[in-house]
Amino acid sequence: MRTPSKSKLQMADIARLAGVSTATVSRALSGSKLVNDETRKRIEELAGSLEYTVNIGAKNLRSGDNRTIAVVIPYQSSARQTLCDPFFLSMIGELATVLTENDYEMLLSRVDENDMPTIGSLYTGGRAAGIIIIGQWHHHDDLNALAARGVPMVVWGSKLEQQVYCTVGSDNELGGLQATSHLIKLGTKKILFLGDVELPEVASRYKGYCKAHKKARLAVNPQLCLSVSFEAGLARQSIANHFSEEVNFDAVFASSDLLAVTAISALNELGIRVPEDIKVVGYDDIDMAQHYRPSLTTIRQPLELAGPEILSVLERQIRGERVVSSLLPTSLEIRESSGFEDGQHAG
Amino acid sequence: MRTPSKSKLQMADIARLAGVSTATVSRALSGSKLVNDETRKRIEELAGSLEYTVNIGAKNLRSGDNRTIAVVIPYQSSARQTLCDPFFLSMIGELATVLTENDYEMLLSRVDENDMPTIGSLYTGGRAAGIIIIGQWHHHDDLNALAARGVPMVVWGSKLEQQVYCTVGSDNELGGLQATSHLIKLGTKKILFLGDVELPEVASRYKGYCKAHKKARLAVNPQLCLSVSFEAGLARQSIANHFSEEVNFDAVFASSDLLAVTAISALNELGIRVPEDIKVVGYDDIDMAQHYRPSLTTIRQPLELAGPEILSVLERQIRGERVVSSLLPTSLEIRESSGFEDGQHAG
DNA sequence: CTGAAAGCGCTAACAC
DNA sequence: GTGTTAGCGCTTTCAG
Repeated sequence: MRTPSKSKLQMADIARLAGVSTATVSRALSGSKLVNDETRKRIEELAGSLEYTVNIGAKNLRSGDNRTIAVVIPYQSSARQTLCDPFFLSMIGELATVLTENDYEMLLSRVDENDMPTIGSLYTGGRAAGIIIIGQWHHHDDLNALAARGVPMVVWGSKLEQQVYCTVGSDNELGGLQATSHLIKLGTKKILFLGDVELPEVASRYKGYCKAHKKARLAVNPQLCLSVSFEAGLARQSIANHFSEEVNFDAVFASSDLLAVTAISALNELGIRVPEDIKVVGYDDIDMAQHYRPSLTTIRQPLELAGPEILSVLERQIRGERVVSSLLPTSLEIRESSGFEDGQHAG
Repeated sequence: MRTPSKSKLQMADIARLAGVSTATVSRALSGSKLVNDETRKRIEELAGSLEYTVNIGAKNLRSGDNRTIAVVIPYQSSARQTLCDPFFLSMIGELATVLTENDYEMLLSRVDENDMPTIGSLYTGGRAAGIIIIGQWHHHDDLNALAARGVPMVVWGSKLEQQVYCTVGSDNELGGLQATSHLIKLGTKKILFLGDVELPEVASRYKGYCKAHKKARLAVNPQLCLSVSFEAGLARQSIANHFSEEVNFDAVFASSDLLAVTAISALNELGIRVPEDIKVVGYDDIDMAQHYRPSLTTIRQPLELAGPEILSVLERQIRGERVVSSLLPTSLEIRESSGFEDGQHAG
């Protein structure tokens, strides 16, 4: 795949045209002070008009610098799902913005969950200065191994015990507490928790759910925890099955907005109204949450804080500093699905 | 930002440890046939256990190969909006999947629209083998200039007259025709078109809108074309203003689902019901379209075809072949917002 | 201030 | 089969 067209312009060409050496061109173009202003100007104009750009690969190789950050999105090969959760998609958009603004390039990789152990090669192979992993899923051990090898990395997820790697995430336990307390205050007693508690982030949300019960001196009924996949397709069936059996709850706390929406659809199909019959709270505050009918009461994860924080932590790690995991605040966005008529947030 | 930690393993280390030359290591690791099976095995095991990976930058530099594709998302610096349109977000996810599956790396760049002329440097600077640009917006001239310079590139958008560059896009005119014909068949006579007709893709959709009128021997009323920005925030105000003045239409064809949703909210706030009072058809078939209430009748763009087609066209271009722009079929997804009760597609 | 020369980590002729 | 050698395009000492 060698470039078939006319071979590209290189520094030597500019040097010849400007009547100087490549060293001078290099200096001029990298803003070094050790170049005569006139010479610099001539070179800059030449490079500009000829649309010459330095070869970044060669530059990196020689200088040892690297301003590329790899963003990894694990996926299950079994499901071969295309990336669909809007929250993760938004996260990618946010990261793209933040990295660009800070003069980094973003390498986006979807990797099969079975290949997780290999992603360190993005760093060891010199491809990227550091790695951002979106979602920790079931990869706790892989991630620990990676970190132990000294790969600069940040994981979007929950802080766990015995964790070598570093996470940035919203305070899932707080979020779970906020959501559940809100429902309890509204007078509901039997709150169904929806989500795959095998996932660390979801487990934390469930922990918050339990905490809220304790605070209100309510017992937690383990039967009210329905473990469904994060993936909407599979979840739908599972939810529908459960609901049709016996509706022994008066509220739902779903661990993602996608799940909340799926639940509401399933309920509606059974002739159950939200929020009149059953109140629902979601999680994430994706764009759809405001637009959906009923609009979704949900726990907002501060996406606009996440990008800068992730980068900041990663940068410190690249510099070799010791870093600690970071927790972002969540907030309750009250909308219609928990009983409010007004779509404005009031939380 | 030279790597602060222990310097990374390189090919020479593996060579020394295996008692061979770097050339042999290189051959063994790149699957060349010219190497003894035993030697290869020894080298592979060594590399595996030491977690060595070849430095891709150096490899590219030397071999002239490059399997990185740049994906560019233009944005308006004025708005400093974070990437929000779900359709583009999904497109990124789709591209990430397709590129990964084909063993490419994906470099994601958000670029300020003023910097569009500079994106060619991704190619000329050796950063990427080709460029995918998502959305042509107002950049027709910039894109033409880029293509004229011989940069391998594909633009997701509409085919225009006097176009040097190559596009892949859905058949916007057909989509506009399908949407409008559907509404006409339903008996509506005054269909408001919503969208920024300055944008090529939207212009094509409007062209289809006009064509549908012609087919049905209806006159096109230019007053029924409300030019609103693609961006939801700005659009909302504009739509609300228009609607409150005088509702002189009985249907809306919005050039994106986001716009459709915005329009429905605005109508609802005025006490106008969809689809009872006014029927609405959107465009894109984003995920939300099914979940929204009322669910959105919309024109589906075949995202799952887009990724492979874009890559295929780009690859041919990288190989130096001549390519033609490509048009993907659209389809009508009939749902509640145009008057159906049932969420199933019947298009 | 500028140039000559060495080499970043790797691959590809060319020898043997 | 394998080693030797020469660079890919650039930056950076080190002399001047």
